[in-house]
This record gives sequence, C-alpha cells and structure tokens, in this order.
Amino acid sequence: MPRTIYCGRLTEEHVGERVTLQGWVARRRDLGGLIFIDLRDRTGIVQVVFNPELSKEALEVADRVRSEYVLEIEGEVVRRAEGAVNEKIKTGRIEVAASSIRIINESKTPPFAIADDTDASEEIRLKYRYLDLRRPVIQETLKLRHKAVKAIRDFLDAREFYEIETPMLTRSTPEGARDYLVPSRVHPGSFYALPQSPQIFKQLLMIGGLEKYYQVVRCFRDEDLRADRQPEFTQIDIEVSFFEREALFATIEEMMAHVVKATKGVELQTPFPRLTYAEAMARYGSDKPDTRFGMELIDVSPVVAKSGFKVFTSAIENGGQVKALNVEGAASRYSRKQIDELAEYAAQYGAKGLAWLKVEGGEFKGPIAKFFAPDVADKLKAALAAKDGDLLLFVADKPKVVAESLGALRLKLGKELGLIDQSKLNFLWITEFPLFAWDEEEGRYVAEHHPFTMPMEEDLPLLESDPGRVRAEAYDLVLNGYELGSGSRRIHRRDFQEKMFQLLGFSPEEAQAQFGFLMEALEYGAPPHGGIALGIDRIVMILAGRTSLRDTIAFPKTANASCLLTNAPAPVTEKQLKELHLETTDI
RNA sequence: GGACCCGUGGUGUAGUGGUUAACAUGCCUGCCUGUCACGCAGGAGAUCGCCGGUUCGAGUCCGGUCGGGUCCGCCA
Repeated sequence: MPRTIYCGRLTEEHVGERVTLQGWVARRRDLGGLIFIDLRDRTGIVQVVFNPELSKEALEVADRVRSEYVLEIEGEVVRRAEGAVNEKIKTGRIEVAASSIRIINESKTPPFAIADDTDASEEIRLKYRYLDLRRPVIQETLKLRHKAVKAIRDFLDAREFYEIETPMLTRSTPEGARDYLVPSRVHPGSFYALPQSPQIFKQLLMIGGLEKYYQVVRCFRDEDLRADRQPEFTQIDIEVSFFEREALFATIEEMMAHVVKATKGVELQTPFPRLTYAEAMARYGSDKPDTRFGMELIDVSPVVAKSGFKVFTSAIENGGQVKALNVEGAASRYSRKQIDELAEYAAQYGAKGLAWLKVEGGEFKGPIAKFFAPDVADKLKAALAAKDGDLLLFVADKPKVVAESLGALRLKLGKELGLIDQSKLNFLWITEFPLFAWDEEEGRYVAEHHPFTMPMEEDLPLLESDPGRVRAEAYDLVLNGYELGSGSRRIHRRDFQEKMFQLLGFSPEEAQAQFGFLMEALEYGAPPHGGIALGIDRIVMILAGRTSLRDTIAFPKTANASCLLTNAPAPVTEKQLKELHLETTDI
C-alpha cells in the first residue's frame, strides 16, 4: 500500500478514515498488552496505537520495533478519549489505530536521541549528520532556506532577471581571499581556482549585454572560519546594467521584504535606514552595527581634553580620541573584577586600558574620579547624559582602536544586559565606504571592496594626493549586526581601471597579465553597471534565529574546515598525484 | 599564526593527588491495556582523547599532541 498521508498532516477531520503512513519510530511506549509508537516523517509526529483487540499480529510485530526503525502502518484515524488528548503535539487530538504494520527497515540504536532538545555535542551530530538532519528543528531551517531561495528566484524572475551560471573552475586572481586551487591534469603546473565570487564574470555578462543577471552561487574562500563563515557558502549574486543606485537599493529592499514575508509572514518596513561608513564607525564603532539597541559611542575628547587625567589628555595630544559608552543602570551590576574582565575583552581589540566611572548621588565614583574637576565632571555628565546608577566606560586611543574596542564592548554588553529585542529585523544600508585601506604588511593601499569599484565622483581629486580619504560607490547591507552583503558601482572604462590598478601598486605588465581580458572587454562598449551579492546562509541563519552558519547548511564544515561525516579533506593516491603532476612534501 | 574554553560508559555530565570512577539518559531482560520524557524491578556497559613527565600513587598536576568550539589576525 502506498502512503496516503503524512503523519503531521493528520487532523480531527480525518477521523474515521483508513490511512497508510510511512515514517521513522520516534518513540515506542510498551505497556505490555498495549504499545504506542510515535511515528515521525518530515511533517511531524503522530501516535499510533497497537491494540490486540484490533490486531494481535500487529502488536507482536510492534513489540520487536525499536527507535528509528522505518515502518509502514495501516490503520484508522480515531479521536482520542477526553483524558487521553496530548495538547503538546499538533496531532494530539487523534491517533492511528493500527490494523497492520510492516517493518520496511531496521535501525541500529542511534548514537544520540533524535529530538530538538537532544543533548548530543555538535561534534557527534556532525559525524552522524544524516541522523541530525532528522531533527525537526534542522528540517525547519532547511525548509526555511528553500523558501527563502525560492522567494528570491520568484522575485527576480518577475523582474526579468536571468539566472546565469558562471564557471566553478576559473583562474586565480590576486587580491582578496586565499583561493582554493584545483590542479590541471592537462596543463602541468597550472591550476584552476574555485571562485571567491563570480565578480568578474558578472561584469563580463553586463558587457555581454545580458543587462539583468542573478545567480544563486556557491563561493569558496580558503580563510580561517568563524561561526558566521564557512569555506564554501552561497551568495545571491546580482548585477544590472545602466546602474542607478537608488533603483538597486529599492529592488533589494523589495526582495528582502518578499523573502521575510514568504518565510516569516512579517511585513518589512521599506526603505531601509542608511548610515554612511563614517557615521556608523563614529556612532557604533562598527561598519555593521546592530541597531536593535542604543548605547552609542560618544566622543568626549573635547570635554576631557582639559581634565587632569593623563591617559586621556596624552591620547588626544597624540592625535587620538576619547570615546565613552554609557551603560545605563549598570553601575551595581558590574564589580571591579567584572570591569577588569571587560577591559581584558577590550584588549583583544587593541585597547590598552578601559577607564570607568560610576555615577552615585550625582558624583563620579571610581579610581579615576579624582581627575575630573567639578566643572569638567558636569560637562562630562551632560555629554553622556549620565545619571545615578550608570556605568561609564572609556577608551582613549587611535580612532581605529577606540571604534573597534568600544564597538565590540557595546555588542557584548548589549547581549549580556538583554538590551536586544530578538524579534526585530533591523536592515541597514552602509554607504560611502573608503575606496582603499592601508595594508601595513604590504606597505601599500589595497582595495577595501575590490579593485573594480568606482570612486565617488566628488572625491576624484583626492585619488593621487590622499587616496586614504577617497570614498567609494560601495555599500553593504547589514541585518542585526551581520554583514549580509556588499556591492558597488563598477568601473566601466579601461583608462579608469588601469588607473586603479596603478594606484593599487600593479605595474602595467602585471595588470595586463592578470586582468588584461577584463580591461580589453571594457573597451568594447561596456555599459555602466553595478550590483550586490548577499550571503544566503547568513540571511537564513538570522531568519531562523540561529547563531551558527552550520545550522543552515545541510553538510557544513567544522572550524578546522573538515567534514566530520566524510572526513574530507583526505589524502589521495600516488597515482592521482602523478596524473596531476604533483608531489607533496613536509615543509 | 595567536588567545581562551571543552574532551570521563552509546549520549550528556559529576568527580579535594589516595579503596571497587558517580549520576542521568539510552541499551538489554522481565512485568505491565491508555501511555505520550509511560511506570516498576533487575542487568550489561569506561583501558577517563592520545603520548610523555612529576609523584609511593594521576581522570585529577605539568608539557606536548589530536579533535570540537569561540574570538583576534585573516576574510578584495
């Protein structure tokens, strides 16, 4: 008998119907003369009851059944008696009275309980990922991912975007993340690279006249992992010709609203708020601020410049600044020891110290209180809107260190103090990123976004004289403190692109060797174009309320970039290496 | 490359340098006709990740290593 309905779809409407179910044994309760089995498929769980009055044979088979056996059950949907209703499950008002049971497949006892509240470690869950995938919470997340991707495809299709595939085997280009390399068998000593993003190909598609492109595309970066970074991840890559930033922003906002509606049933407010990079760094100490709570960074340099506190005054004299967080009402919550721990945390981001004050009875308390004369203290209190019970935290240093340490501290405190409204979805555009970042190691400017990004027109005069101050037509989309993606207007003229490579320290020969094909393409009527790429894994992670990208990927890698299920990466045979003209060696 | 946390029956944990490594759950056996984390009784199950050191004695202390996690660097 084929399956007639899914377990989780049974309701009181089906009472009296004969059904055939197929699924896995979630739990078995053996009362001796009566056996209950909770049968699970991807829609949910329903209780099946084996009663000897209905079928003695079925009861005898059910007696042999164990967890995760695969069963086919025929029976009648019956209403449960008044006292036997289980309100905890969706199908708890009914059950299936089994008239027959077939064991489709047996199962070893699983290494961990397959339930949402399983206590198994992630290590063991990843080793047996195919069992972990049976847990409803994982299936819900993968379903949400499917819905999100489908919503994006539907939306972009309706806007006449074409989904076009680009090569997975491509060439390694300088700049950017470390490439995963694939050795060529037919070209000894040469390698393909897996794409970090289809950046150049999507530009070539614009030059190729496709005008509106998108792709749900896997990208690879051989860099160290984080909770929100996997070595392979999926982007929604978008590019349009005859680019207008406002039109693109509106399209992305509508697309995200469509996704959120399709997955969460929530209406998003558009347009999204915007901050310039400079403002985000100044107010939140981050280029991806979580705006679900306040506690902004406040520049108190002008106020404390005249204080008697050397740490502050000398930082300012040396071209630095002093900024503060007012952790409202937290004075009694943080002991000296705990503040020391906050200082240690800030030290990870380069802060040499964390000065603090508590406000009590209108007065500053704490070891540095004595350095502030009454008039300076009053100004400081006013600047920080400080009141009794507040904890004030200060970092004095170079602007970069102040921003990064206080920004990180702000996030940590926001989480610790429960200031974050988890129901919010705070989308945010960050605009006017710097075009270049100074690379200490290489002693040159590197592209902040990528080398194909257009500078802002009003900053063009600075290109030669002060490259560090040039802003780019580049933007990020941020959600709840995560960078969902970046984009920009691209350079569409050869002379400009050549100039950019020159500013990045490429010789004309190097630029020609690495990017000659792109520059030549720009000479054949390249339309103005631009776009964005969004990380679907991160979008799903946030919409599913998870904190690890691993939860959104069916078969993720560990922090060590290995797969605990397949044990990849793994050695290969000498024969394979030889065909690829490779030797391995211990360095 | 660096910092920190974790590693003990299948799973999750406890475990002052000192007897036979404890608890929960799972598993096995028996009993049980309205359970739903079923219950009750009994049982099996651990070379305490690995290597080395300190010590009369190491799950416990030290060093290294492997594995998992978080973060910094890195991620145009």
